[in-house]
Amino acid sequence: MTQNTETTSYKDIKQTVLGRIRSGEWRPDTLLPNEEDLAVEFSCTRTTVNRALRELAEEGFLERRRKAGTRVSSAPQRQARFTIPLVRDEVEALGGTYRYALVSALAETAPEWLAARLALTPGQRVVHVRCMHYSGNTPFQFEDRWIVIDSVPQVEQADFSAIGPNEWLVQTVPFTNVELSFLASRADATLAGFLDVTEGEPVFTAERITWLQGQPVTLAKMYFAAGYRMTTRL
Amino acid sequence: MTQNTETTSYKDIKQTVLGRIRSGEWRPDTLLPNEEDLAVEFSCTRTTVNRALRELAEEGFLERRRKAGTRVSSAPQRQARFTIPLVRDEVEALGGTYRYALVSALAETAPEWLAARLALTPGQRVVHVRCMHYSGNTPFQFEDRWIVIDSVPQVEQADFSAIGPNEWLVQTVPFTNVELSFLASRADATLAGFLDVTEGEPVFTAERITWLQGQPVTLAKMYFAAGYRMTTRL
DNA sequence: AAAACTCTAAAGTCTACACAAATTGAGTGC
DNA sequence: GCACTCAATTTGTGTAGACTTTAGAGTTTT
Repeated sequence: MTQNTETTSYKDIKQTVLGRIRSGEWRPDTLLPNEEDLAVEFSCTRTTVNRALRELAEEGFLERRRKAGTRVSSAPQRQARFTIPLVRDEVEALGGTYRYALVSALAETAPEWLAARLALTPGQRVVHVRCMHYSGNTPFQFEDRWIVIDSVPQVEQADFSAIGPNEWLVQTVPFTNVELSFLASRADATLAGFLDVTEGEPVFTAERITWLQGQPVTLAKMYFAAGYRMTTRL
Repeated sequence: MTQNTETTSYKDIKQTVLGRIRSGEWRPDTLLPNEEDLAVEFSCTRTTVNRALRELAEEGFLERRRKAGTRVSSAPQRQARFTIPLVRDEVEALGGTYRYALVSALAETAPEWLAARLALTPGQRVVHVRCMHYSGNTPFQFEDRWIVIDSVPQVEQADFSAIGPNEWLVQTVPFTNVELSFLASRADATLAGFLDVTEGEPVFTAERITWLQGQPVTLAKMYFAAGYRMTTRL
């Protein structure tokens, strides 16, 4: 036995507290004992209790306010954490062989809706990339992406026939701010062709807008094949 | 001046480190100085540096391994956090007036697809609740829910005409395990009627399965009105 | 009453230190 | 050259204690 069986770790405390919540011993809105009392109960320091409770609060199980104390969350508007893998990883995780195909890549003036969406100045130019991601020979995702040339000038020299625009951007542009949306859209004729569904079918769609220090970099619309679900466990 | 201007807080450190990543000073895969050196640089203790780096790692910006050190994440932002509010809160946050309407609530034998989905024994009984959530007079969400009677016997006495099944469950059943999925589905005739869209339109859908200590409790399908997006910033 | 003030309990954060756990990388032996 | 061992390094987590900030509760003033 290499492990010290006596010390109480913050993980143990988290487990115990969660257990009391789940068992109904501490119902929603119940006020928990304060950190010092819990420290005595678990025979550890307040620091350790603090970490356990802080993390449970971050995870949405508890609500904490100074002086008011810690209580069990009554509106469990919990946070769902989705892991957004790279397409390649996702396909391979599902046992498929990843294949990428460029459809088109053209420099053009940003269309009005895009300029409005990204707060571009009229006439600003973008590179419009369309590409497909396959799992074996099955369509997996159609990607429709616009990259703002002023924000990433190197994009005009980029060759997207071998490497996907997402992977290229990750390598090229350092960290960024991102807005991610999920929605349901309707397959138009083009999309239906690429994804091999009938026109009008619902298509699960993710939109991702990326800024680099306030400058809009790219808008990507990712259309997933029929039956796709984004799933997570809490 | 009530504030000590000298102490470096873990938040300051997080900001500084993030700044160095975004500015490109520390590019992906760069190895950071170890905690002790950073503690010297920021003139604080290693504990404080540790907290800052730990949180940045949780948020996906850094990758840490013992002995190997801390490096800038090369596959950035793999985690998206969505806050899943209660419908009422969501409607009110958007400036609408929340209104709830029960459509039907019936006890029945679980249909086969549901039994399979929740791993029920054949013939197990469920309460099937259908209801609408409105923002003012505009449909916001149609909820189709099944609650396993064996897991929550009180459900047979519950009155869902005043309180929504979600709020009822939150009050009744303490915390649980949840699987949440997002997908795009097609509006059938019934759904189209409730959500006031034309049949066949794509509908953004969330499915939520809930267990209480391994026992399946409920499956909810939540169909959102046209144009709905689930959005988050990273 | 209502508003302004003070007191104080509770969480939030930092310091300083210690030991645990993991894993790399160098050294050793075959 | 290869496999194995072991020590050094780096992060992970705990203890002990202090000070800070916030906000609830009671008190005084208007």
